[in-house]
Amino acid sequence: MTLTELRYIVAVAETRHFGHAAERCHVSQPSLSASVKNLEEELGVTLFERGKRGVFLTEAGAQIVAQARRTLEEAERVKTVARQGRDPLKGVLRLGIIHTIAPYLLPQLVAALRRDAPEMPLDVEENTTANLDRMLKAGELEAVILALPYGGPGIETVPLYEEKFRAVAPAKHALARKKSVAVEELDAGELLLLPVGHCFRDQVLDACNEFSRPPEAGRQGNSLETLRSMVASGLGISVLPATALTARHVSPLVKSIEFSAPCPVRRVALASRRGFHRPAALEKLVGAVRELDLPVTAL
Amino acid sequence: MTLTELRYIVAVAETRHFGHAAERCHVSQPSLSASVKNLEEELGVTLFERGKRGVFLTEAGAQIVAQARRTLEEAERVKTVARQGRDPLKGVLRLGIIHTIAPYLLPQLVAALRRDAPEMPLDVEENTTANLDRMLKAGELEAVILALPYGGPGIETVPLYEEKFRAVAPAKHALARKKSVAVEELDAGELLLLPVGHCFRDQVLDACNEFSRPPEAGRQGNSLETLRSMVASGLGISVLPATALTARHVSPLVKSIEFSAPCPVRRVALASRRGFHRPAALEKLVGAVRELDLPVTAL
DNA sequence: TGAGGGTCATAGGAAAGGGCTATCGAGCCT
DNA sequence: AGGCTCGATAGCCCTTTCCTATGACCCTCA
Repeated sequence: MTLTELRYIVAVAETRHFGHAAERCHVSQPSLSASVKNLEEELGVTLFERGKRGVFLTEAGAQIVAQARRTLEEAERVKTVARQGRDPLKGVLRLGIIHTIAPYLLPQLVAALRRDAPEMPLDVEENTTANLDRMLKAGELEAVILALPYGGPGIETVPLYEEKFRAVAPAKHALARKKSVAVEELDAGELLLLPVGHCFRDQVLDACNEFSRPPEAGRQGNSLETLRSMVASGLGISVLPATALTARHVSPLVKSIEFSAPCPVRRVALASRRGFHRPAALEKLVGAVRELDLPVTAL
Repeated sequence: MTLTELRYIVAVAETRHFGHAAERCHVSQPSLSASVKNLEEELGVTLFERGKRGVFLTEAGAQIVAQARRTLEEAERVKTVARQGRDPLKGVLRLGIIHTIAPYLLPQLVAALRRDAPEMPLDVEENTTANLDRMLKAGELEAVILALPYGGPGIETVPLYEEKFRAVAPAKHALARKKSVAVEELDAGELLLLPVGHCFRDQVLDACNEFSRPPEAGRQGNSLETLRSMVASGLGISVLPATALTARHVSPLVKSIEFSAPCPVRRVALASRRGFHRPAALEKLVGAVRELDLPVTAL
């Protein structure tokens, strides 16, 4: 049974004439006759009564033709769906973003994309690098925004921007009065960090590699905003990325102090699988990020 | 786009592996690859992302595969419908019967068929010979039970039975006391007939061809039962076929008198289009009629 | 009644589509 | 670097499908 055969029997049913049906289907009458007969034999049912008075649908034929119409309709919809899906800027883009970037990038990014690529909504997964890596490789995500270094076989990355880290301390803390601070000056005992698993935690520890041991338990917050609150409450000091310290995030209780050179930074990139089929979607995403008003250095 | 191609992409989507999908579809991997590629080109959409990490469905691919599944489902139903329609004794039989036969044949016929061919319900059209002829030739009916002579190009008839005509008169009418009557004895002025268009009217007039002119207006009834009532009311005499005069139709007010030889008769037949695709259904119908307990002579 | 026209089926050969085997090439892994 | 996995490509073959020509049948009309 083929879609062509189904088209043929629908045409015969509608024209009640093999010749006219053949014409409509742009084939010769013998071809159409043979196809119809072939289908009748495969189905084991006589679909049409061929009489000198004309062609009539049999009882079974009527039901089968009706079902054939439904089938052809669904088949047509395959093409319709394909047409709609042809535009790479159309259709959901499944994007992963790590916890320490998402809250500070997403609001502006979503707004920008809604303007530049209105038919490409984002399906955002906020998670840790390890989980996003797994999901990207498993095909559950099309792209991931995370901190470098990141890569591996089959993965392509596009650097987006580099952002500086800044120290944050309670307004009344001695540090708060300084204009800048060297990483070595930070007191490991006071430092508040994200839990294990967050790459930002490792980056901070890396930058301040003078800290021989991680801070004791109780000196952790589950998100950068939690850390900020903890600092505001005077529980200690911490380090945040610049994007978490824009005007919209300021608090009178927390002062941020820039690091003296060499200032620790992190590089943020967009990662995707090599050979991803919608490069245009990625380019749009990269372009949108680069045009955002962020306290970062473009790469 | 072919159903085979749709089957292939569904298999690839489910296995996420061209080789395994090919195995499932009982084709070689290159054949399947080529078909998938072919479909992708026809649709203008990349359905699968082929990476070394595996095969992933694209956004558009997911939608298209879902639609392909629906299409294949509908296609499967074509076969299901065909299976159900394969039995010639299954499915409605559209049967026409003339007005002067239907009321006396149908009740018993329907009962018999419900027993012998329970999956072949009758869709009965009661009408005049002229209308039934048109409907049969137009394919709106599969068979017609009517009085001979009937036929023509493309039409086949099977004689069913022959039934005698009988005169009917009010119980107090002089005729009612006779044991038999010759057609010539009937009084044309008293005779009640069906309206023009009923073949039975013509048959009665034919049999009693001594009547030079049809009876005047007002001496007509729209059905045999109306004629019987009119006779019962003493409005005149009439002629009815034997099947309208069985025990279940007797009335104390109406007497029926048989005709002396040569007794006028009508021959009832089953007509169908030559080449009708369900001869078994017709045979069943003929058999059922012949086994009925009717006051007729089988043919 | 016999010629003509209409309609679907059959026959035979050509073109194309789809299948197979063998092989390639890219990329991963050891 | 070499082996392995996996999808793509190449080249060939065969089945399927299509076309033209013709046949069979039957209705119609002179």
